[in-house]
Amino acid sequence: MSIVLTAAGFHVLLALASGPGHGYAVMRFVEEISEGAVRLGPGTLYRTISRLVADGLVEESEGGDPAAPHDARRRYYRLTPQGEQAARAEAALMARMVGAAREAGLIT
Amino acid sequence: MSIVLTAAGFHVLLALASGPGHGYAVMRFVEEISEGAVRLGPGTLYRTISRLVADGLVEESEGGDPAAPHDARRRYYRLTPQGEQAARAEAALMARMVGAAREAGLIT
DNA sequence: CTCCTTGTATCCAAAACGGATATAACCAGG
DNA sequence: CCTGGTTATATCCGTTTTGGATACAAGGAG
Repeated sequence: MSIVLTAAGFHVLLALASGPGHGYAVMRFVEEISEGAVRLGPGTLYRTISRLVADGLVEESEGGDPAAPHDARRRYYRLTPQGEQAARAEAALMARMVGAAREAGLIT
Repeated sequence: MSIVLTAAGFHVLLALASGPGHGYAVMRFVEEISEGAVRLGPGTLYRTISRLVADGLVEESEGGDPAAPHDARRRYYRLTPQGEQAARAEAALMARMVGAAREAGLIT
């Protein structure tokens, strides 16, 4: 394959697209919107985040919303502009795939 | 990740969903609908097909449409019922992801 | 005949993954 | 207070998957 993102990478970007969040929240987000079908174990999760940070698609940010109770363990992340662009590109690609699946009669 | 299909696997199933085809045609199909973004090298392509056959999602079939000129090298494949079901499930999952991407404003 | 494209197949090093394990902060209940 | 369960991050290891190179051969155009 010759796409920049792995599947796990896209899921993380998608989770962060609606706002900053911490690792564990990303994990639950992915599990939730996939209705349990996709589960990122801790290994995949944190390794993927590190890679995205190293690639400049995600960066660490100071705490999310100030309303939430402070939790010293949490590390928050947000998309960089490149990260957002990558997420857009991958989402568009995926939308085309879904379109093809629809044409093929796989989904309604 | 805990989904049955790899990304390459889904692409192959999607290519075969609209009818039987041979390996090389699958490769070009994927390249075409992704507008060049996804490229399956020969290694990934044939290895993925073998795996799908071994998993019972794809089976070899006698030549495609009889109109096409015979080419002794080609090996044709088609989805099994399980393969079609897997493709459906994965397409539905992907459609949900696209929906989430849309809600997040990544695509229009 | 010759060259380019099509087509399948295999090998190897590198990347990614899954899950176990470890560690620790948070919080509710007794 | 202290105990147990959940939240949260981090790393390690064996396995799976990938990318790309290499090889080989049939088909078709000039």
